[in-house]
Amino acid sequence: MAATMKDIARETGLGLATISSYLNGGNVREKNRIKIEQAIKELHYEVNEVARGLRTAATRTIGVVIPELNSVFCSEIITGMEDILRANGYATIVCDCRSDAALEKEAIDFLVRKRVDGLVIMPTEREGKNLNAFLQAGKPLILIDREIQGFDCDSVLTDNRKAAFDAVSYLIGKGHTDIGVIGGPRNVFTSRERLDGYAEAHRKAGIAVQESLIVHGDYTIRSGVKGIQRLVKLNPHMTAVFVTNYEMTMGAVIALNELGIRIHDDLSLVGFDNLEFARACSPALTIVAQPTTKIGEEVAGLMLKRVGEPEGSRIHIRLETELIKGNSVSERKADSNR
Amino acid sequence: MAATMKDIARETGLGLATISSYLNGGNVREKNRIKIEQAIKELHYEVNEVARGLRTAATRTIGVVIPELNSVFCSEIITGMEDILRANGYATIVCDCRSDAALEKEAIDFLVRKRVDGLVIMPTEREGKNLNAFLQAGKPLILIDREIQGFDCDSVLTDNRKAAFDAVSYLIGKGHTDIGVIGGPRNVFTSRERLDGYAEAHRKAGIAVQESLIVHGDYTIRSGVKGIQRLVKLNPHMTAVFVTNYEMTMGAVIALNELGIRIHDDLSLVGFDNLEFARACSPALTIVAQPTTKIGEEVAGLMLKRVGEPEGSRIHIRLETELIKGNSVSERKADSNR
DNA sequence: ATGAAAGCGCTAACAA
DNA sequence: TTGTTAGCGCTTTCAT
Repeated sequence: MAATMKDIARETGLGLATISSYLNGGNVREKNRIKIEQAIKELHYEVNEVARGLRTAATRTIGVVIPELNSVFCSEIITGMEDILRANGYATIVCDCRSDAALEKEAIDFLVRKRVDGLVIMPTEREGKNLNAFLQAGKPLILIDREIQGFDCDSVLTDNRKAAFDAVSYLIGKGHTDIGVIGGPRNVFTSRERLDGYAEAHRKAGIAVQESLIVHGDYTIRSGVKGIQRLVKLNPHMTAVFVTNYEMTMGAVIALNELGIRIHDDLSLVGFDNLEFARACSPALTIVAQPTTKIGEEVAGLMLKRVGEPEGSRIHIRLETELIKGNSVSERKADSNR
Repeated sequence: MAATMKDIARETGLGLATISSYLNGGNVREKNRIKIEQAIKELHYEVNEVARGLRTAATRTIGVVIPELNSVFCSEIITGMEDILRANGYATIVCDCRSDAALEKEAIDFLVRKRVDGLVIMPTEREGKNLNAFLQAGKPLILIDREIQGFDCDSVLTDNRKAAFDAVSYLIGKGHTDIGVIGGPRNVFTSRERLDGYAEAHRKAGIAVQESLIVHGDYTIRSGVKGIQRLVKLNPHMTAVFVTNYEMTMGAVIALNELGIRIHDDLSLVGFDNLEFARACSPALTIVAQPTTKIGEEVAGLMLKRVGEPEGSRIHIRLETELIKGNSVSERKADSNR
């Protein structure tokens, strides 16, 4: 079917090794270089990476396992990562495991069979059981976004605790004391970290955390809508809300519009992620921005380093989020009512 | 490193062919089956798909080239497709070419070298030049979302023209005659089809198309915001707007909130895609819903059929969109003013 | 039902 | 610089 190196060898009268060497950056006589190039063109030769992968035991392919591709956060990370990896000759196989631990395990085994050179995972399963299969292979493994307790490997995370701490402290600094929060699922690492940050900001300011001000969503638009509805109903005294991911932030904005509650004037809001959305809102949203593309780039960089040189002590990259100020938070005077 | 079939053979005392046969569904004596299973478990054996791929000239990998992974439309299609493909043992390598024809060509060549068994592409380059490299290989190729003029191959498209025609006809049926439209980039297939449908609905109703009612965005949130601003400014008489993709619909909603223009009461709106967002809006948006997940599933099904049996005449799947009615369109009486 | 052997396309020693 | 050769791990005749 497709032309092979053998065909090039026959066509040029050269040996296999010469072609191979040339293809891998070796030197050949100018005369032969021309012959080879011509044969390649004529026969539409393209290196067979499968054969190369078998021979070198390196597929130049990286596996990625994520809980949900249909999330801007995930897709932005992947975009940033895939870009760099491909530019370096690495393919990316993405497996969406739908936040299902069993599917996650299947995906990992699948990638092991595919002999990916490295694995990037935003883990769903919380104990790292699924990762053992991969660790056996002794290949680079990078955790993103979520840590696994007691599981030591390279990671690229954002400082969620600080992100939430800063956001809530900002609200407190503006005079707010009754601050609602729409958190993520209770069992997700980032969600717990963000709620910790929320609590810590209160503690530091000497404000008691009220249970009724905390609701949990599942990181979807719909749950953002419901979260606001619930918060507003339960807390007439609430003057601000912190929403802990993009989809729920969008839901929150929609719900507030729906309820006729004006952002800033009636209720202050700090959202999460997706600067474009935040800027497009009116008033522009104050948000915690995670450097999604940067995360992807860091992961790619780290992975490229690891596939080249697997040894070395663990690397943990913590990226800072940024509190980007829009106009969704009002100054609350000490004596004013809502 | 990792265990091979040879190891299993040694461990069990059986021959290579027996192991291979068993692994591929062949029959072995019960006694041997147990021995093999045990050895597999002990040695953590996982088939090397690379070697298998080389031998069988089938990698069980499908390449996907899209213009932008960071778009809900694309990511939903991929999610639906990848799900089914992986369940059938096929990996998916996604390449985001950023709507850049040169990057698209690189991606295709890359996938050819990876010896993918099939290619799914939402083409950026409009003449099919980039696809020649792949056609040489004689492997299945499926176009999604966008056609290429004069280029004959399998495709899964939605009926964009009809989608737009229905949406605009619906608005006309409600009494609207001054209907703005936020179209996509002029050179994108779907964008032109949707604008054609817009024009056709006018033609059929005997309403002249006004140039000032047509603006072009680039399928981003921001361009939806700008599109509305522009339309509203230029057309005080406009009573309805049709927005032709999800990101721009979101932008439109945001811009209308910003401008204090009430959806339904002040301006009727028909958006595009993402039912969840539409339902979460207040009032719920009337939208054209493309069956994104279904597209992905159809593509996967078609691809699985083609890799099994490459021959057969071209298949063109056209999926219908659905006009899902929310409450964003008002009835306009013949004599009323805006 | 099982085994021996050839070979998929490539790279890497080694030799020339 | 170039060629010869072995072999990566698997599947697939063809025997047995």
